[in-house]
Amino acid sequence: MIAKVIVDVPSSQTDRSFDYAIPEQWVDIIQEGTRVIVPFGPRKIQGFIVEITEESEFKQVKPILEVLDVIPVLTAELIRLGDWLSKQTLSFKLSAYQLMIPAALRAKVTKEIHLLTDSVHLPKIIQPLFKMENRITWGALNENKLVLKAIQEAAREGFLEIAYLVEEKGKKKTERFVRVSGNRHQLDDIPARAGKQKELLTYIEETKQPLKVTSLLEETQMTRATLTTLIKKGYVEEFEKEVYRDPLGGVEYEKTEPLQLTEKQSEAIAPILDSLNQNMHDTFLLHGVTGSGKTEVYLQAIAKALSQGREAIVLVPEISLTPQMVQRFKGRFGSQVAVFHSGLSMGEKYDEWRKIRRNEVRVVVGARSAIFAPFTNVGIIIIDEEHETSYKQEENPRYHARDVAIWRGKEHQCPVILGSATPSLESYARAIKGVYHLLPLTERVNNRAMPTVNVVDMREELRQGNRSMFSNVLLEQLKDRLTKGEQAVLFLNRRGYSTFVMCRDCGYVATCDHCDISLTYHRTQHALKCHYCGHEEKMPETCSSCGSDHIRFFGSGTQKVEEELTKVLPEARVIRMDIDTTRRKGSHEKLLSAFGRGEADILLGTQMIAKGLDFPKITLVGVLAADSMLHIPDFRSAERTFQLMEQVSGRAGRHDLAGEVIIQSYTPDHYSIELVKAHDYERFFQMEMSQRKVGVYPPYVYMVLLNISHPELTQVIHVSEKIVTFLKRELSEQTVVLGPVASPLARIKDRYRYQCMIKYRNESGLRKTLLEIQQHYIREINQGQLQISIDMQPYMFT
DNA sequence: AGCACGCCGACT
DNA sequence: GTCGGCGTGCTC
Repeated sequence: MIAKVIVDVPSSQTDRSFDYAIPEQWVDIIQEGTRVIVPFGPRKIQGFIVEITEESEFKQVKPILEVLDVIPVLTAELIRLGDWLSKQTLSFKLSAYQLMIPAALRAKVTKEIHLLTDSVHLPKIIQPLFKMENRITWGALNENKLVLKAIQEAAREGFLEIAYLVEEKGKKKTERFVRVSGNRHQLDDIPARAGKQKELLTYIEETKQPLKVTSLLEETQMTRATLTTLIKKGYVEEFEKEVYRDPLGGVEYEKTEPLQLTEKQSEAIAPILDSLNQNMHDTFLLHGVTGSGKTEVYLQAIAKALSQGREAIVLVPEISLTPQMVQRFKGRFGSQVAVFHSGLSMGEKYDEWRKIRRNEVRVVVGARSAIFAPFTNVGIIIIDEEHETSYKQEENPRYHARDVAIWRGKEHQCPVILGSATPSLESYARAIKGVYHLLPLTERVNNRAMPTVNVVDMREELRQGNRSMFSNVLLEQLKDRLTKGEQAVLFLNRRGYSTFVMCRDCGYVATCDHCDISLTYHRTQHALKCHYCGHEEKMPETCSSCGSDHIRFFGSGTQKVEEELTKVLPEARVIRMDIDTTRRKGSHEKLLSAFGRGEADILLGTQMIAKGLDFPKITLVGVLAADSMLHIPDFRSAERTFQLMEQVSGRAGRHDLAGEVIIQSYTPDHYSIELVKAHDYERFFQMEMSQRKVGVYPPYVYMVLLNISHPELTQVIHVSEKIVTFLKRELSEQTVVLGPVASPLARIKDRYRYQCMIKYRNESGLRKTLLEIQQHYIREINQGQLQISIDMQPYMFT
């Protein structure tokens, strides 16, 4: 039998399967989706079996050397999905499969040099290496040319062997347990003086279950010696058992029962239940305003799927994967839930993944990559906050979780639910066209009112002489909440507003030497940092351009807002949440729970506080600079602004107290800000669609972004122009090819970047054309100078 | 990605 | 004459 194997070599020349003979003892045992180790040229590497066939076209096939899995890591469905995904995203099949397995299982190869004879036969220069040991790792060498050459020579003569070791990174965690041994015995056999032994044995017998050694000794206050004697005498036996790490630290979740659905919720869930009952695929867009009870709809739809013996996948944006969120699912479905988030260690992720693969859990809640959960009988897929851009992966394979969800939904003939208060234009347009099934959920539970929104014109404030970053209204409201003992959230969108350093005399702005971007001032280290390449330098005393000492930082970072805030409201207790204060693991939760306990009056933060925040005492939300996002060069900037404003507004007045929102803006009349007042998504959708139509943007067209980079500017321009010419020639008349133009970030890490854009409706030969480009430049790409990245349906234009 | 094969310049 | 540079092509 022959196994077709995708080998662990990420290059376009090896992006296909290779045939290997299945050793006799494995025939009929190993299945597709298993990881194996195979010989590949002179080395040993890892690979995935994607197909098993009777025969090979090759005269000579080498045998598989090792089989790594008892249960295949990829299901038949995932093998097909990976194939589809690699085609969709123009990435290697290998990369697609690696995406689907936990990092702990990804191949790691180490090279070792084994001494085969006495070291006296070796060239003198490498003899010292083998003084003590007869095997050394490749990493232990200093990569000296003469040394390498000597080793190569010795290996050719057979004195040394260069061995490739494929390691598994993931280690199963085991713990020692004891239980009563099978052979019957009498307690009386133990001499009376051995009271401790008797006591311990009795305890073990009475428990009737295997006991963890560490906890047994702790509970009984016995020593290890007593237990060892019992084991020696054969009364109890000790064994190792594989255990799962506990990422939730043994937290018990209080069981919750399904809530009575409101009329609107029942209406929304009915078509989903129909789809489940009929075992049919359909994509639903659940358009539910904040506080409309979307989650309860999810929970009950999941319960239905589980009752049919099927499984559920729930995606949430990483940032809202908070303990509160997890609690809702664990509370309803208990230990049937596996959770994936970036805070888990590699081992913990591996454990969660294995629970799924072994059918020990039936619900998975996680960020983007949880969409690849290796379930075999999926009954429902839910994507919460479907408009979030974090569902698109910004590195190869550049896939969108929504597309994968729909692919799997078709495969399993199950419903896919996209939920959002502010759906993406793409999804809403599809829902209106009838491609998706629209489920409106427009009322808040308990008929709670939407927060009132007040847009403040900051130009007017300036005219009236208010030069601070707080409008008079906002300041008054903040004072009001302080006296009432209520809480406020201040939101600062840092994007495009970072603290840059400028000379007041000549206007010089400190920029990174390797990237075309201004450096950001970090107060804690009193240093300037590049947010793209990590370059760091100390804050200059004088301007490097004119020598003036009038150099200082500008812009409104959260740190600066905090400073100002303490000046105008010295009595307010402020918690600041941004990248700086939440870098340490767990500090995010710590700050939030402190705020929840009322240890502060004002929560000041960036992006990360826009979601999931749900505290009863928050009655005021302030947005300091609503338009900071509006002016970035991205056709989705208005959409993002509206979504963010709605999202942030949703933080206020979620409980009994009414909420108020103050949005400060320099362009208060822009529809993306104006329409937040009425929370009018419909109207926003209409306005934005007409803009997209005029500009020829999605959802009216599909897009491809090509990013070309090279250390030499002339080369980038040259290649980019050739590519554009080629595209214009190959693609159809109606397709628009734009560029080449310098990327918004024209240089990163000393590489110049150009881009070109393709807008198309129908382009059957597109994939082929793009592959041809990659193929044509393969030499330059392999040499490491040129890079061409292709992003189908891009979300980032930097 | 690695590694071998192979074809042209500067050296014992 | 050879050693070694790295361009080209292969890995079942």
